[in-house]
Amino acid sequence: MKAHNFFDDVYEVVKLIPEGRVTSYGAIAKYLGSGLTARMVGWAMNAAHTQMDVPAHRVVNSTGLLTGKHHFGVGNEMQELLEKEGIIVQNDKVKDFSQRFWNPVTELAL
DNA sequence: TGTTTGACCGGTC
DNA sequence: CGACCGGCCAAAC
Repeated sequence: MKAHNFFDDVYEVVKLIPEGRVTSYGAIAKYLGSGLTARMVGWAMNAAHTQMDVPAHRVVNSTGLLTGKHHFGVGNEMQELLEKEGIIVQNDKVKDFSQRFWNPVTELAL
């Protein structure tokens, strides 16, 4: 059995993101830390949204910008999902990103 | 097997 | 503020 696949680690963290919260690719990468980089998180998410039930819409880049919204659906599906969870999204960016930011390193480390 | 790319990040110009 | 570069690692071609 393959214990720790790259994607699995990312999936777990993303699934642990509470509603109304978002995190960044770099944060996940830093949390997993062991040889993971922000790009790998994005790569994993690409497979995630296609194959797995991973709330990738809760993952944005360091600026809170919905970088992956184009990958979600044709429309603003990603934004709508976030707003439905109580996250304010304006101009493809998460409103009060600092408040909404859920840092796995901090939250899970405690 | 080597090159290209990818939903990034931080720094620099 | 927009553009570019290096890093970091794995999948796709």
